[in-house]
Amino acid sequence: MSLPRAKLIKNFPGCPVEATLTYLDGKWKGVILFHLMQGTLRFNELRRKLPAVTQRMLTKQLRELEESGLVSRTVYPVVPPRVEYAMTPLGMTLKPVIQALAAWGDDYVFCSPEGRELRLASDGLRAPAAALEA
Amino acid sequence: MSLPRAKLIKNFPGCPVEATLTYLDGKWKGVILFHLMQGTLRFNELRRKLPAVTQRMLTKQLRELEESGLVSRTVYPVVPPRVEYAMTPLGMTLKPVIQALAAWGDDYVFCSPEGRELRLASDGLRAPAAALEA
DNA sequence: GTACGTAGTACCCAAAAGGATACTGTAAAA
DNA sequence: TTTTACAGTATCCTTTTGGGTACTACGTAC
Repeated sequence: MSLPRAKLIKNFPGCPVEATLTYLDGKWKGVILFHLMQGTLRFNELRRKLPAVTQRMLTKQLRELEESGLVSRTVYPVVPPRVEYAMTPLGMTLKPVIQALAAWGDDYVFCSPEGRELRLASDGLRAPAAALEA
Repeated sequence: MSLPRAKLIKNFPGCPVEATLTYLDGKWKGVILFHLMQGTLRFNELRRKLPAVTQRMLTKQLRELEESGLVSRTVYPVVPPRVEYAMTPLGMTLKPVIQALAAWGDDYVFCSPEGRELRLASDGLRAPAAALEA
C-alpha cells in the first residue's frame, strides 16, 4: 500500500516543524549535534566539550540520538574501552537546520552568565554578529 | 561598557544553537509560530488549528512567546473579548529557521497516528516531499 | 599496591512540563 | 430561558526530565 503522508501532514498542519523539533529536543542535543557536525568524537572528548553535563545525561542524550538514527556509536573492543560517536548520513542532513539555528542565535540572542536575552539588532547598542567579526 | 558577547559564545561553543532552541522549546511553540507566520489569529482561531492542545496549555505557550518578545498580544476591550496574536518584527526574523525546520521535517520525518519515524529518502520506498508535489 | 583513565550503570530524588476538569462574566442568538 | 461564543483562571494530578552520587571492570602508570 502507498503511504498517504501528504494527507497526514495536511491533517496536522505545522507537524513538520514540530516533528523536527521532537528530535532536537532535550537539554543537550543541540550542542551535541553542533559538535559532532565538526567530526567524530569519543565519549570523554564530548564530555570535555560539555563540562556542565553529567555523564548520565550525556549517555542518555547520545542513546536517544542513536535511536533516532542521527548519530552512530561504534565500540572498539579494546581495553580501556574506546567508543566513537559520529553523525550518520541522516544526521548530516540536519546541517542546514543546525546552521539556521546557530545563525539566529548569533544574531538575536544575547548570552550572559545571568541568563539569555532576546532582541533585534536595531533595538540596542549592539551590532549583529557579522559586524563584530569585521 | 561594551558587551563581550563574542567571547561568551566562544566559552560556550554551541551556545547559539541551544539558545535558539530554548525559545522554540515547549510542546506547541513550533506549531503556534508556524501558524502565526501566516497571519494574525485570535485565541480561538488558534485553538481550532490545534485541536489537541488544551486551553490552559495554549495560553501558557502564548504567554511564554509573548514574554520572549516573539509574539504580540492585543486585547480589544469589547464584549465578548477579542484578543489577537501576531508575530512581532523580532518573531518574523525566525522565518528562515521555521522554514528550515519545516523543510527537514517534510523530507525526513514520516508522521503517522502511531508515531513518528525518521529515514533517509533513499532508504525506503518513499520519495522526498518535493517529488510528491509534482 | 594505589591511583588513573575509559565508558558507562544503578538508584534515588527534585523540578518542570504537561494535562483533565471545572469555573468565571458578559452579550447575543435560539 | 437556556445556550453559545469569547478568552481565559484555578486547582489538582501525572508524567517526563534532569541531576547527584556511588559503583563497575580492566589495564597501565607511578
